[in-house]
Amino acid sequence: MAPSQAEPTPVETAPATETIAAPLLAWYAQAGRTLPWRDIDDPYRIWVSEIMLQQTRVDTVLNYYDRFLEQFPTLSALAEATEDQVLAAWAGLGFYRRARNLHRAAKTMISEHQGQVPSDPEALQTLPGIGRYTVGAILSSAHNARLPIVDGNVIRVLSRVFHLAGDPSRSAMQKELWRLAEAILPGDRPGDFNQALMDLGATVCHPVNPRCDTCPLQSLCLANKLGDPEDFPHPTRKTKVVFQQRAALYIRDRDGRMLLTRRPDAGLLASMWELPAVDLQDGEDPAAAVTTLLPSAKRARKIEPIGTVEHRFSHRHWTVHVFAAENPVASSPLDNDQRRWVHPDDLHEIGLPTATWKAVRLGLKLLDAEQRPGESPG
DNA sequence: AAGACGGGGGG
DNA sequence: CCCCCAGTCTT
Repeated sequence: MAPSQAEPTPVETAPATETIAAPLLAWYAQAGRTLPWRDIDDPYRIWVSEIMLQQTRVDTVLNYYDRFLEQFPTLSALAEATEDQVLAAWAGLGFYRRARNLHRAAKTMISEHQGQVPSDPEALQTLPGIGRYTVGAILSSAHNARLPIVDGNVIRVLSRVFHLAGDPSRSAMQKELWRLAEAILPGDRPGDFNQALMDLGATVCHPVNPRCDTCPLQSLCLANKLGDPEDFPHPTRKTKVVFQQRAALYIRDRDGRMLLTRRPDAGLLASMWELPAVDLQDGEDPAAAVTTLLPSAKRARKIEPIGTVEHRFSHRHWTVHVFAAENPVASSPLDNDQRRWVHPDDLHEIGLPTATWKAVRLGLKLLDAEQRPGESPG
């Protein structure tokens, strides 16, 4: 019913929390996405999906999820795998600590939680890599527990629907978001509701150009009423990017194997394999620095630059000067935990982070170029 | 409270 | 090139 003309224009008021669920669930029933971790009840598989999805888009996860579960079909299988196997399966997904935490948590679930993903929220959140969001996501999805979730999608939807001007990085705003996420959660089907909220954020309530015309919450959304949805949420501050020059060595033995070294077990790309490399000081000559990477102090004949690769992390930008060399040593023994010689055909067993792949590809291209001439067929 | 931690898709 | 994502943990 339209307000009387005589009355003053009412100040827009926030929608009642209980008005959200019905239209959202109705929309979800016909517009929700079909995903491999939907409509399943195996907490293990749901857990794996939620860890992969942390700060990672659905489309990216889809390239890993089935393969990972094929390799580690059960909680026991994951717990019994080696950390290197898990890291190899994770290679390219990023945030590698997720993989190590996943593996560690699996072992703990086997040893201290009767071989199950705990269904108790407090117990679950004790495990490494599982915070409040992931607890809510796993348990609401696997057991229909009435637990809220607040992720990037929910922050966007709620800050718009309720016109919340606060900075989501501040604890006061966080508290308000969790309070609202809990308040709008229906007693019935909280699992579907949480999934619906995220689908809405991902497919309709976009950061820019939100599709308000198709949104099931349009009529009650304050930002839509006031015409400023793109002003929400409060913009996040961006971290400053550090630029780093590096020199890397693609050294090949007589069997065509390349030397790989393992990164430190903490920090960036922890425990992942890469070509031997050094960080360069400002203005340092890469060609000079790279000679320190040779496995033998013997004269290195023929070190040649084969190109440069760029790799951008969220907070760091690498420029890697790649050099190629032949192993001055007759054979290439000495595989151990920190360095190993690997044939190109065996790289899949290790799993390389993307930054390493870019450098390795230069070396492989070199190999191709040497063989392609075909002037010496036999 | 702020920063570390990967990578990729889209404007 | 910039933004930012189905976050968690550390300092």
